[in-house]
Amino acid sequence: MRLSQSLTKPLRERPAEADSANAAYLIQGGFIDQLGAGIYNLLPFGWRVYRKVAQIIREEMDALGAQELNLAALHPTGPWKASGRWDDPEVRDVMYQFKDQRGKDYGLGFTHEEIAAQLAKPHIQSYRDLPQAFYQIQVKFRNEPRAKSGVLRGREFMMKDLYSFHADEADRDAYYDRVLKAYPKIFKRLGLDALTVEASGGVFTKYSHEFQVLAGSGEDTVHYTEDGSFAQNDEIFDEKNVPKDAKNLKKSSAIEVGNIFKLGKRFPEAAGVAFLDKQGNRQVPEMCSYGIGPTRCIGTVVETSHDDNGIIWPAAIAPFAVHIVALGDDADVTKAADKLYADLEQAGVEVLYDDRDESAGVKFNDADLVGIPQRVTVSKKTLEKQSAELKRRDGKKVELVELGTITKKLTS
RNA sequence: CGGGGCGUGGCGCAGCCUGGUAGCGCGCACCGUUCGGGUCGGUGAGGUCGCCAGUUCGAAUCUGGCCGCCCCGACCA
Repeated sequence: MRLSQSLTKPLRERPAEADSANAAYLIQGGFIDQLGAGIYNLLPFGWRVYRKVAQIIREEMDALGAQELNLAALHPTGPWKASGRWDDPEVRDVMYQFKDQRGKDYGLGFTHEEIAAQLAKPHIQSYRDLPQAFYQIQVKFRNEPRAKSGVLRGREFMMKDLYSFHADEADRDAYYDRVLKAYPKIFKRLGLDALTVEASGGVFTKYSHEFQVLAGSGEDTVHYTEDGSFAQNDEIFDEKNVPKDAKNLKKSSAIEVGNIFKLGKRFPEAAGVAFLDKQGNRQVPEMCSYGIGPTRCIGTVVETSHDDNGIIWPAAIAPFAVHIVALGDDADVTKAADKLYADLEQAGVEVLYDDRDESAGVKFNDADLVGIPQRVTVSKKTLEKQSAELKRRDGKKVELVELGTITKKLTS
């Protein structure tokens, strides 16, 4: 992508309404923009990051044997009335509910247990149909009393939600444990160091785990030990819970990037999901749900990976791999930078090419702000040595590399 | 939902108290200049001052209502 042709260019000034690092840098860098309170457009750069996050999650879900699908976001009341949640005050608090022009009630999905269970009903008739696991990565709506912290708490946001159905508790627990172990790996791939934390189940159930990233800007409080043997959300924390041999108990604010729940039979029962076991007995399956907030993950990465100049993207989710900075209007520089851009693209590298007529200072500052892992500077100075200068966003060292070997170096 | 703040060219702001018909910086267009960490100079385009009503000879400015955004609290994937 030539920056000169990009829909968005980095903003000179930091947005005034930004209350957090993620909002400030994501808006200034042109990744997102705000449409309303807690409502953000994902712009081309932001969407690139989002797609990488989603793809990593997708790969890990597929590895768990889950099938991807897409559930409707606009919900008629049927499934919600069946579960009793349509009129649940706690649900009403967060679910957008409204009437259409003909007076019919609808809701916007903030979670999909009801829909997933109803969908499963005709497909789960026999123990042979179990277990089942399916997921989606999709928009969710929550009428937050108070949206804040940029993309960390929005009214519309992306969510991966996985639902699983099992013939018995043993199978349920085995699968739950697989997911429990898979989640930290997912977050690691996203560049997040997430703690597995015991938590209360909120509106769902007593049994749940959360995945928390320690960060000053987090809204949750977790108690944990350095070795990771103990971690609990403040909601359920009690000194008596702490094992005697636990050392260095700490307390920190944290951002919840995922959570998983054992739901029991409640939703399948409400939806009328049932199967015949080997003995021919009619049974209701066990259900679990497992969430990750991709957009919140993006915000969390920015919260935990930035400096005073801007974002420092982990390579796995960076919008581009390489940022070419061409300095000056010298024809040779333009020619060399153009060629480098073409060669890298040819090699399949995602490149942002700053070909604008801007000063060196502006370009370097913008490169720092946008946070692409590798910066390649081409200038008259570097061309004297038939070279370009390489600098990593997360480092200080600069390295001169011969033009002919750069593509190889950046693709190896 | 309670308390507080704010709404003025694309962005960031001043003007409002004490009414007289809108200004600054950035950005944008053009000319020249400069070319390794937010160059410099010049010319220019761009605004029914959130919306509605009221007071007044006259409202960005005063009054009322509404809408929207931000912060604190309650709440919280």
